[in-house]
Amino acid sequence: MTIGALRSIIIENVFQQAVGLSVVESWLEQLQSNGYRLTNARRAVVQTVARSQRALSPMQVFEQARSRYPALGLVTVYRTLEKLEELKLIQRVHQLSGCNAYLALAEGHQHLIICLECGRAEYFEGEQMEGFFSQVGERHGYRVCEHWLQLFGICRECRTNEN
Amino acid sequence: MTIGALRSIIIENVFQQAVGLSVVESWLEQLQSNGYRLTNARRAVVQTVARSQRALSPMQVFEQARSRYPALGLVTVYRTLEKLEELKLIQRVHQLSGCNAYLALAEGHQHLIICLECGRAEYFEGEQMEGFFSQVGERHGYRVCEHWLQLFGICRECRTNEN
DNA sequence: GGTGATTTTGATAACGATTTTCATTTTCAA
DNA sequence: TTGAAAATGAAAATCGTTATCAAAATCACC
Repeated sequence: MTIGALRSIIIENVFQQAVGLSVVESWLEQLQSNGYRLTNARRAVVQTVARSQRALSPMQVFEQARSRYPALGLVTVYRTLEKLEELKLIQRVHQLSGCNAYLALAEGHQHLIICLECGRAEYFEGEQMEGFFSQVGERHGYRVCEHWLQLFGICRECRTNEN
Repeated sequence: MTIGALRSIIIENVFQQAVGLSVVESWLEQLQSNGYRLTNARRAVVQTVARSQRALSPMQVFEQARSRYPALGLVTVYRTLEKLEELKLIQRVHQLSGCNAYLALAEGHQHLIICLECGRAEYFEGEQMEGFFSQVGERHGYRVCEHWLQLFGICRECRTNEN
């Protein structure tokens, strides 16, 4: 287990103790409070995506969530991911290998480091980059309103498994 | 015209004077020297992509290149883009609105600033970021081997046209 | 310049991922 | 418990991209 993964688990636990909700319960509650109904299909998808440390494609979500709720249909996975993205609970992650994976969104805007082998993804903070970004924008005549910073590499676990 | 666009034109002119080739001619020559034949279809695609300051989708390339060579087929555009990418003359650009646009590749690895309105794209240098990137990697247990840094905004021309 | 092997082409069909349609089932407020 | 509304899964439709194939274009050789 990486330090980052461990930290994210600790943070989740602290959050759980403070609020009394797991991430899964929090997401389900947000779905409900936004007028969406709670169904077994949605519970299965939410449990899969919220607990995953990896960016998952709709098909991967489908396969994993079906083990919790076998009647699940792939279309419902697409529809649920759409709603979770709309509520800003997940985000689409772009990778060299494709752009259809989804990952739990962290608080605040952060940057990503992703494993090329297994898709494990972790957020990191970029210190005072915004200043540099709008400087670059000015220099080129752009008004910057969004930025992507992603690092790709091999995580410790994948390096260990390969040797 | 932005400073960046102006600069890239100046750089291209300097390159032309030094080497005696336009970008278009240089690309065509590289296609040929890699065993590919020169055809009217390829000339039309190369002229379109090499001269564009914007990231263009295969369909956009098709539409623009067809005005030069009306017999052109969309499939040939895909095939030509594939070869240009293989020769590292162009790169696929990922955007919020989609991930199927292609842009002339600049010398050396650089970062991109892209207009959300019109797709205009320019490269910029990121000073000593590599150090920070591998630091982040180490902290999270990753061996970093690739990075993406892209800024999105509205270019000067689009801001002017809107007001 | 002509010739012919080889590459390239465009039209068509095939493909895979995603979205739409629709009748049935499920949810949840009353 | 009931019923209106939402959500579901299966099937069909759609979209961008890729494979197939016979015809056309390229270019090394004469």
